[in-house]
Amino acid sequence: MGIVERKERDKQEMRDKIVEAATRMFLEDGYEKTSIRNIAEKIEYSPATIYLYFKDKDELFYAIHGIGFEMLLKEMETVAGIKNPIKRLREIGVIYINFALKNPEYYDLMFIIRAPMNSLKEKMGDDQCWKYGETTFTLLFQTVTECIEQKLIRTKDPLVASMYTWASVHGLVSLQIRDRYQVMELPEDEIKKLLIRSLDELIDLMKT
Amino acid sequence: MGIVERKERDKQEMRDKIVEAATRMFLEDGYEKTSIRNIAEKIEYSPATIYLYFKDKDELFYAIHGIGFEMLLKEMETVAGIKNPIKRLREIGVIYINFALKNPEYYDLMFIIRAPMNSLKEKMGDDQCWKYGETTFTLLFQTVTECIEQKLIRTKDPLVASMYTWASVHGLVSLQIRDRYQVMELPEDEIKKLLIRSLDELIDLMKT
DNA sequence: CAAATATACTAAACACTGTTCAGTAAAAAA
DNA sequence: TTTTTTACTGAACAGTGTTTAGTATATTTG
Repeated sequence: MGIVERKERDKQEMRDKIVEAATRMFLEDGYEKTSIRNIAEKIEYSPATIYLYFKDKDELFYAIHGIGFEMLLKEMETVAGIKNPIKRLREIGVIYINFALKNPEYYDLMFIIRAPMNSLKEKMGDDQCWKYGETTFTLLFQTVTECIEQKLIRTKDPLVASMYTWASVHGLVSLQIRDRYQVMELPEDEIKKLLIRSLDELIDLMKT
Repeated sequence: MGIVERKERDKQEMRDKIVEAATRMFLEDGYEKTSIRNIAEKIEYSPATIYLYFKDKDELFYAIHGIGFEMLLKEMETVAGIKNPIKRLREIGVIYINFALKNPEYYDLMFIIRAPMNSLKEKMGDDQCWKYGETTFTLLFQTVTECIEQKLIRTKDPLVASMYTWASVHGLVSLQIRDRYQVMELPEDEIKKLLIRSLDELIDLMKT
């Protein structure tokens, strides 16, 4: 009987409807200003309905953070063709920085805001890990490993090198997203140029 | 007449009382859970009273963020004696990382949470800049400049080098504070060791 | 087909949040 | 002593996330 399947489809459609509305509002007004009540109003349902599809606000935003990772990973795919791993590494960095600058709200949710990680912690136990983070990190880790194998970078430990590479680009963009470069008293476009210049310097330093 | 002076003292005492209570609660329960109402209750005043001393919650937390910077700067002072600027640079990094790990709530407020920067933006115009950030950044900038003068590091531009140095350590600790190293599936003490190892690698890469 | 059950949904409440404002009591100045 | 200023608050406004009891509707069962 197709009824149970149709119901499942309906359920999924409703879930998508919620996520879609939430995402649109989140991208326009940010995390804090996107309330369950507002989302409910937008899709013309009661706030309580959202809780039939998501355990809490954190879980809803875990779903949205997943969309962000799918976007980032899609952009990352374009580097697969680059044979030279250190050039690929640099390109991963450029894509990462540009993603953050073009989608600051998504970036915030993926790497700064606590909400999605809170949701993840509860899911843990049933073998679940942070699949999105894992996929992205693996991409970096493998590229770094190739660099080491081909003796293109000075660091020997791929974990340490992956860590400081990720941390460096994350630091560069997150200080911008959370407004800390005010200290440098430079116009925004000037800052953005410095981000890529910093990345290039770092990659240069890493080279053997 | 000393009345006006006594009143000013009283006013300052009350301000301190609020900041102190807020700080204690903030360090225990974090930013989100520290509410104006809770603070008011702790000091046995009405919530409205707090608004006679601070424009809003952001301004109150700007004051607390200042305390954090004073703590950090005090710890930074200890490096002044290190003659070799690159050793000093490394020590600045170590202090920065350890400060973040030992005072994650303060660090969060100083470099991640939006609140204090929101308050700062409103203060701008009356020549005010982010004095705390500026003092800290200047310390780093001058050390980097010395490194360049003595040809101890490879990067020529002190602004770029300061930027990626700061960003790197910030990235390292902020990914920890905001729980993103879950992806590496390592115990916390293992992660903390990797932070310092990453810093050491980075400093090594920078050396001529 | 009628009765029983399961599903999808919501109104209303709970317990909070930051913030404002009219009103009050006490202190200081006139 | 009267007036004015200061310090403070009760209560309200407009929100927040979340839970629960209750209600229609759809589906399944006898």
